Amino acid sequence: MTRQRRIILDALESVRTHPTAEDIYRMVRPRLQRLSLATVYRNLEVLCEQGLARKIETAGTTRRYDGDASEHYHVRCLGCGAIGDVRKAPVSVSRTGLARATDFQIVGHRLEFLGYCPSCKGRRRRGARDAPARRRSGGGDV
Amino acid sequence: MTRQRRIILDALESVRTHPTAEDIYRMVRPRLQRLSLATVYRNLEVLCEQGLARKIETAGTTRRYDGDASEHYHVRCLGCGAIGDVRKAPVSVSRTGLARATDFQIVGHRLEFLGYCPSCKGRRRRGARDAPARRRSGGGDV
DNA sequence: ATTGTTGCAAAGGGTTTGCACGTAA
DNA sequence: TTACGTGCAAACCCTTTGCAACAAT
Repeated sequence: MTRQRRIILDALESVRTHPTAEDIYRMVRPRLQRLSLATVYRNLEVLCEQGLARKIETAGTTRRYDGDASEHYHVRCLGCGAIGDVRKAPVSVSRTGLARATDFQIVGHRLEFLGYCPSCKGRRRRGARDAPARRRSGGGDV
Repeated sequence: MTRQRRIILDALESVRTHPTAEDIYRMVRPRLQRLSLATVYRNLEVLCEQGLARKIETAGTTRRYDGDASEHYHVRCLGCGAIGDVRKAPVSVSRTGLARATDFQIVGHRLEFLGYCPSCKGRRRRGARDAPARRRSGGGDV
């Protein structure tokens, strides 16, 4: 556990914004002026392997990381790309139904919600059009 | 509807393998020797806009396309990266529960299953270790 | 004729890697 | 000490874009 690793983990755990590697790089830069982005990536990888962090790979967007490694789902804002937490999501999947619907052996699933964050929600209510997506298009896929 | 576009759509509809843009490029190359990969991407984009195809953006992997535009879920093989169809998945999500679990306004969700395809399933049963993932790592995310 | 499409090549972005140096255990 | 972690820069992969030539209506 190097100085860099500890500081990166601290930064990640100190926010609830699900930052990208770049975000974290900028967050810790003041404390580690000689830091390289590659080191951020490598350490995030290690921290995920150790179960101290989680990758959030929402399709078609830049990868984000979560310092809260507990079980929960995420919701992505279609307005601004922000990621929010969804705790205790009321989702049920029938195992036996699944076995009938595919010849794959299912061992898990990934679920991501799409919606609007509180601030984009307000903006929509007031009639403005969507803010441009912060990263990539993100639209139109299944 | 250009020659290229028609041939690309034909190719996509002729398989159930959920090919990548590169896959399609290779499939149609014999009929269109002067084709450029950029044209494949551009046409797939248009076909998706027209509702004749769908993008499958499973997190952390190369994008794949589906010539079957009807509603269905997908399952990704953790052994080889293959994508299978899951029809009439027995999944239910409670809207009111969701409203309690997050302050985002939820408008949809994306669900992807993870598992093993028939051939990797067999390989596992016979005790072999996993084949290396065909593209990227794909492991460890939420 | 007019608008949209192609091929090419180059740019783009996020992420990963090779290597020599440095540092935690 | 000795394996492991670092910084830097370059490589990578997939996808998108600028542009001039071209084909569809």
